[in-house]
Amino acid sequence: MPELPEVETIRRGLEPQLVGRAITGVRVRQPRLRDVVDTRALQREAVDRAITAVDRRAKYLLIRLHPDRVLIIHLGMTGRLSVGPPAQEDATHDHLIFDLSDDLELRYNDARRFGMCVITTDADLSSHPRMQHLGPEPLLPSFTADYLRERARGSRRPIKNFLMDATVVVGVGNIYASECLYLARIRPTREVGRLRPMHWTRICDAVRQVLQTAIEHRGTTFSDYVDSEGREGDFQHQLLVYGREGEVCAQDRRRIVRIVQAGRSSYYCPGCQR
DNA sequence: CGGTGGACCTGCTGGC
DNA sequence: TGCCAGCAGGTCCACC
Repeated sequence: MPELPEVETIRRGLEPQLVGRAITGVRVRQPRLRDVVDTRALQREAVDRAITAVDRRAKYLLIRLHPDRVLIIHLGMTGRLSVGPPAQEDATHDHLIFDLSDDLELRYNDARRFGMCVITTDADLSSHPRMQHLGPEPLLPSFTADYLRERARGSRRPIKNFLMDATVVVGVGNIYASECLYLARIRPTREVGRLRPMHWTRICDAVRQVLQTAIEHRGTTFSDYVDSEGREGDFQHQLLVYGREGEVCAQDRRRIVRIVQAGRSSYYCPGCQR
């Protein structure tokens, strides 16, 4: 489900709901997510701690606990988090329930169970196996055209696969990869080692612009994404190519095509994108 | 060795 | 109506 704009939207919703409250209990209904959830560790290290911050790194939410613990949550494709008064009954696919002070609870629901939840410490966060190989945040200054060009040197990978590689840049998933390349006017199949500096400038700018605008629209609800308050995103109305196979491109009236790369759908305009 | 395909899961849609 | 194939926003890892 969520790419960077959706996770950031969820983070912004969770922050005022969680910071200053304490985790008072944990219930694990289904530990078998992508990795098996360590119920004992959560009970031992999360319970009776105050939440001090809600951060994001790539598509991971980082819930900081006093004084030095970090709850790492990934939503996979279909994960949802919600905060509210205790539910009357558990819903299908409610896997984790964190009791909070002020008679609230945080629920993690995930139909496909591709998500994860693990607890670690501040000191171990950056060396955590899921964190240590991550590339730069696309909305921070270390993400530049020169950096991309350097990473691409000598590689024959298609640009679409390159942009979705989290060791290159984090947060760009399947929807936004197609949108970015449309904006940059570059075909998803182009080999990265053959792109020129002007292409990298366009790609870098497009990634920034698409993700920033999508955050402003509170993410994309293509089928079932909702934020922590249950609200859908708006950015699906701004999508220019994703999911629009056979429709006419607004720029040049040619039909948008769908191809499959690395097992995922890519959409592009054969007229605008070269 | 870089890079891809399949695997992990469930649910929904569209065609027959 | 029912069944089945194909598809879905992520990530890891065996294998080419």
